[in-house]
Order: sequence, then C-alpha cells, then structure tokens
Amino acid sequence: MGSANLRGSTQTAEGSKIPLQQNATPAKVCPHNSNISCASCRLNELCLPIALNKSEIHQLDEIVERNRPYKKGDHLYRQSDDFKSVYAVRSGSFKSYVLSDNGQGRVTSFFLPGEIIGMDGIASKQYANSTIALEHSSICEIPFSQLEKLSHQLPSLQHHFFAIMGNEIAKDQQIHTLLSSYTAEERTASFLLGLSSRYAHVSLSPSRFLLPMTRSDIGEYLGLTVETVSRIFTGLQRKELIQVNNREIELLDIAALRAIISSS
Amino acid sequence: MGSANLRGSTQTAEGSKIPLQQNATPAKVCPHNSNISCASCRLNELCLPIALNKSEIHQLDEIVERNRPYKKGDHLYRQSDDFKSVYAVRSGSFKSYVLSDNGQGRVTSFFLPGEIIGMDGIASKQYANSTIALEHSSICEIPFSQLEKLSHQLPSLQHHFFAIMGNEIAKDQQIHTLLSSYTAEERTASFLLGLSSRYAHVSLSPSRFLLPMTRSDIGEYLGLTVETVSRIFTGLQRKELIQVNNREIELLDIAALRAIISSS
DNA sequence: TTTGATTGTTGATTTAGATTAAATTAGCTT
DNA sequence: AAGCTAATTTAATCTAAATCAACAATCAAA
Repeated sequence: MGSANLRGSTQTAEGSKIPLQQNATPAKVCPHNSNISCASCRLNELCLPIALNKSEIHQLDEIVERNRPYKKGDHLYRQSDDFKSVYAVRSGSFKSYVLSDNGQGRVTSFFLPGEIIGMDGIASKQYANSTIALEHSSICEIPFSQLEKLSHQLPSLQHHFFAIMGNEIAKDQQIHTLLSSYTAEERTASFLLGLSSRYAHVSLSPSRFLLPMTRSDIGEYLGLTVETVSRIFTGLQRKELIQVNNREIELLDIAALRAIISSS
Repeated sequence: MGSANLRGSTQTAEGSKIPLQQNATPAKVCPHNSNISCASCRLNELCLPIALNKSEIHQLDEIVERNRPYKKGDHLYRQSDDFKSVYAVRSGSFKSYVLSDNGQGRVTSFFLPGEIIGMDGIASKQYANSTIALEHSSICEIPFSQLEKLSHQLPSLQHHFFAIMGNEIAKDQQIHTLLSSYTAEERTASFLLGLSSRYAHVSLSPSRFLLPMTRSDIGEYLGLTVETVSRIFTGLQRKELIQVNNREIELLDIAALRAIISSS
C-alpha cells in the first residue's frame, strides 16, 4: 500500500489530500518561524495568552523568548538543571523522561503544540526530568520569574496559569488511574484517543496523524514493553479499529476505541 | 505480641511509650481543635502560611474557614461537585478516589496533615475525584476565589501556591514512574518510605506509625491487589525490614528499603 | 457477647504481559 | 545504491502478579 512521502501529507484511497500535523499551516508560513507574536500565533487560544486582552498579550509578548528551532534529539533541559523557564511548544513535539539507576529511561510525558513544558521544576527549582525534541520543533521560552511578576500584575494571567497547572495535576491523576488499573489494550486505546483529542485541539485531524514517538517511547510511557505495544497495535488493526503504517496512524472506529476503555 | 490499645500510643518491648501520630500533640490540645489560627498552627511551616510574614498570615487567616471535624467516611467533596475550595489537612487523613464504570474505586491520593487537597478541580471547575476522611479528621477550607484574590495582593503567597502546585505535579510524575516500571515490592517499599518522610515532616516518627488506610486502599493506589500487598508486607517482615501488626507498622531497616527501590 | 460485616492473611492456580530470540524494515550516511 | 544502525514485528517461553478460594482476625452494632 502506497506509503511514499508520508511526511507532510498523504493520499487517501480517493486521492484527496489530508493534511497531517507536519504541514497544517500553509506552506509559505513556516511552522517553526520564530517571529510570530503571541497576538498572531495560531495557538494563542490554548497557550498562555488565552483570556488576556490585547494590551495584556502585548505585555506577555515582551517576556517571551523565541529560541532558535530545536533539532530532533536536542535537549530543552536536563534532569537536575536549575529551573529557569517554562516552555510553550510552538511546533513539533517533545518528550520528558527520567533515567533510572540502571540507565533505563522512563518517559513521563509527551508535549504537542500549545502545551506547556517544565512545570515539574517550579517547586524544587530544579527540573525533575530531561526533555528532548522528538522532531524538528520550535518553542517559546517564558522565564518563570518574569511570568510570576507579570502574573502578579495581571490577575487573569495568574488565574490562567493556576488553571494550566491544575489541568496538569488532573491529567497526571488520570494517568495514575490508567497505569494502576487498565490492561495493555485499554492503556493503548486511551493513549491513542488522548493524542487524537490533543491534535483536534490544534485543529488537526483527530482520526489521522503521525506518531512523533517510537513504540518504545509509548511503551515506557504506558508501562508496557515495545513488543506489547506492537502486538496491541496489530491486534487493534486486525479488529479494524485502527490502521497503522509505521508512524502513520488512522483511528477507524473511535467509538469502539472508547468502548475498550470504558469496559474497565 | 501485646497489641492492646494501639490507637494513640503503644508499648515497646522495653515498656517505653512512643507516640504514634494520633496523639503527637499534648493531650490537652485536641488536634482537631477548630480554633487555632494559622499563626499558631503547628503546621504553618509546611502549609500555606510558609514564607508569609505576620500581617500576611493574618490576612490569610481571615479567609480560612475552619470546619467542624469530619468523621471517618465523611466526604469532603464528591467527583463532579463544583469546585469551590482547596483544603489543608489539620489533623487526621483523607483519601481521594475515582469510581470506574464497573463501580470499582481506584485510590488516587492520600493526604496527611499539612497537605493540600482539591487542586485537581482548579482547571475544570469541578472536582475530578471524591475525597473522604480515613479517620476522625479536621481541615481548613480555603475558598479558591479568595485565595486567588489574596495571592494577587501578596506576591509571596502567589509564589508559594505556584510552588505547592508544582510540587504536586512533580510528585504525580514520580508516581507515574513508579507505576510504569516498579515491581510490587519496589512500589510497596517506596510507598512506605514516602509515608515515613511525610510523617517526619510533621515531626512524627519516620520509622513507626499507624497506617490510616486499608490494605485494599494501598493496593488500589499502587496498582496491586490486596493479596499482593499483604504478601509483600509479610515478605518484608520475614526479611526483617519492617514489623507489621495490623495497621501498626515499624520500618526496621530504612536503608534496606531504599536499596530495594534503587535496584530497579 | 454474640452476630454479621469488614479487613487481612495464606495457598493453589491461572494468565497477561515480560522476556528471549530472530527476522524484517526504515532511515540514515557515505 | 550500498551499508549500517535503529526501529519494528512476530513467535516461543517464562514469570510476577492476578484470580480464585478458604479462613482468621477485628470491629461495630445489637
């Protein structure tokens, strides 16, 4: 089955082009462009500027540092580095991981566009894990001391950042439940649906996307081995709930995937 | 071996009295007393007042509601209730849990004195789980809208609450790693050491305490069955790393317990 | 002080997912 | 395009922990 040139776009059976996440913005506007202000950023509805007015967004803009793009494998920061900033993903994706004593890494989070990285360092003033780009990616760096200062001036920013942190806490607790009581198939289905709705949030297809991470990353994140993840993928494909071709995945029956989870 | 009257205090082999958490404060000051101000609360070094000056603490005091004590099994709030407040445990202990579709509960957190409950509701404006008292307990209720307002006036309170939330995030991610890669014995050892250091924080014995939760609660929290938790306890006891007698537990060899975890 | 209900322990058996071991396929370099 | 390394799949065992099944201890209420 034609799996040529899937980075960026692909052909459906009918020959129509469906954008995958890599080229969701028009070709002439590079998604890694560093010169977009918060006000004009297509992610401003879910990132920090949400609920801020024009002048407030401008003030936020002033403290945001738009770094050069990160190449696949570049570290945003490493475990135990001094905490300085939180980061908003502008394009691409990242993973956070910790190294166990025997050198084995365990993935703790994935980050997609619009999501905030680095909040685990706020309390201890050191990052609790390392974070690395999964593909060519760009981020906005927000020095935390300045974010605090500005939050103190702008009640709506303070409110919103409390909400972002609260959301992270709620999400982490859902994963606690997933890891403590779901089967391998339930975890995998839940993971795919989670990615689906996160892509939907940034106006990308909720049913067809590229997985930016390896099977091994998924396994570490879900507390499963690579082999199990692979087997579950083939199993779900056999049941015609998904269609996988390497990193490309299509969710064929979202309702049935949901049903798998709620059976637990 | 003499297991009489362990609620509150117990006899060692030598006959000396070692206080357990239930009577760590002098008998004449009831630990559930509702009339203690933040300024005089023995937990103020780890609760919200930390890093606030006298006058700031007084302002915080003004918004704190000191509810009547909760009996064992009383709900602080239930899943999907409208989010209104966060709570600080003054005495006793609580657990949070979610109900899965089949009615099975899964414990997501335990809360000991000085710890903050309810942050999972901040983002969605509804509590994501139910929270119940594990024993006779008392709490301070802090209406969140007022906490936000006061945080806006007091930079150090804003800073401290960001830190509390960041700490919750870091802690939840540690549990993610624990659940995704630790064995049953490693999880159990880690859980016991975690309780130990939390009791140490409130100046209680880190090596000898009463477990406020059932084996089943522990199992749900750690993603294990009751039977496994019970077997691991007996196993650790056989290895002389702990001494368990129903809810009473003594950590005999903390170094060895730590070694179990770092072997993973 | 019985009685029933909840909680905890222990043992036998089963099983989901890990481990081990290859073989296959993609993606990179050169 | 060849060669190399990392990623993925598949299959055959193995094992840690779940499940199933009694039973004992504790607690709360009558």
